[in-house]
Amino acid sequence: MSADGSPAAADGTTPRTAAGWEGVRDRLHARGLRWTPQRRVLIDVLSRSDGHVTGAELIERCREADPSTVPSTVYRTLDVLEDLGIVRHAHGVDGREEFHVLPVSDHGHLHCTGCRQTWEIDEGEARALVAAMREDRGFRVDLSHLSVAGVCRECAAASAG
Amino acid sequence: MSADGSPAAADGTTPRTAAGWEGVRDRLHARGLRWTPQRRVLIDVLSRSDGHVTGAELIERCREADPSTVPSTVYRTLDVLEDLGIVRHAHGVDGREEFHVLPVSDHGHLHCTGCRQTWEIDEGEARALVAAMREDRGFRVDLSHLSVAGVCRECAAASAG
DNA sequence: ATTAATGCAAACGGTTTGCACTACT
DNA sequence: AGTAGTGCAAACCGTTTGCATTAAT
Repeated sequence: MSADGSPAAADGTTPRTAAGWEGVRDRLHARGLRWTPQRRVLIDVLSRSDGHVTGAELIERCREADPSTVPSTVYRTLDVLEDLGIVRHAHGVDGREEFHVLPVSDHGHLHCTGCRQTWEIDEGEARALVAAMREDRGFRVDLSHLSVAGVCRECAAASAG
Repeated sequence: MSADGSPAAADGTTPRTAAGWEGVRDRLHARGLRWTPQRRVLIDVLSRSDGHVTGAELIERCREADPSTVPSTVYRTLDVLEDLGIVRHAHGVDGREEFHVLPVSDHGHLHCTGCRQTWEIDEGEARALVAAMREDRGFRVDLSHLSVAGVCRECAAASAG
């Protein structure tokens, strides 16, 4: 149980983020909110997830740890965590909710329509677009909602023969 | 009835696109597909729409012309039209299907989370991003699936006081 | 003892489907 | 006549909600 506050990751799975998960419990308490087994499971799943997951995926993964997991609880907890600034959500190319965890730095997403893989677009990569939108239109881009689809190198190569 | 083949837009609403809509009927016939009243209504609605609409919006607008419009027919016709290359669909920030008509040039979408307005991003504006993705990652961006959210000038000003 | 959080089950909204029927060609 | 297209109604999927119950504080 790495999200619990206990030593964490003695099993070899390195904790993705040094700080953050241990404090969740306290941050909940600080707001008069509660630390429940269901929340522990979700936090644990989130701490293992690598960037972005759909709501449905999270539910599925929680069920692996606790088969009695129920959607409403997961979504409600995600809401709370979003309030705490611990997760953020956007919408993927297929239109499903996509949560990303611990948005240390804002970033967008790059989706390959071939292999369905996803990568992150950081501030540096998006700088030109952000600047252009700002200058041309006075539009402030929210990087965490930037979604770009296309074909990745591998898929392009594969389809080219 | 502007999509019908008849003179069109005698009422003052200028036809958005000179070519394209008149030929739909023929293009359908050329494939052994049929020209039905329901399709005429949808085509008519599309011919009046300015760029991008959700499926639900299209249904609503079709119902204005023909209250007996039914969702399945609309979606099925949109499928056919997409096959013909007459519409394209992507997903908006809120995750709903978003159709854009006659994609003469590929373009992405800019969504304001304040006023919910949408603008188009053309190739020129996206060039830097497209180039960066291509160079850094070998990723070919599909402009028609580019979705950028943020706050427009007006909303930024409004919220700033 | 409070009252936040849960589980259930039902509702939601947009979209998709199976099927018998209609109507374009 | 033949088959593409329709309308209906029900199913779908991910998500949200109301409500009585449970359990963290």
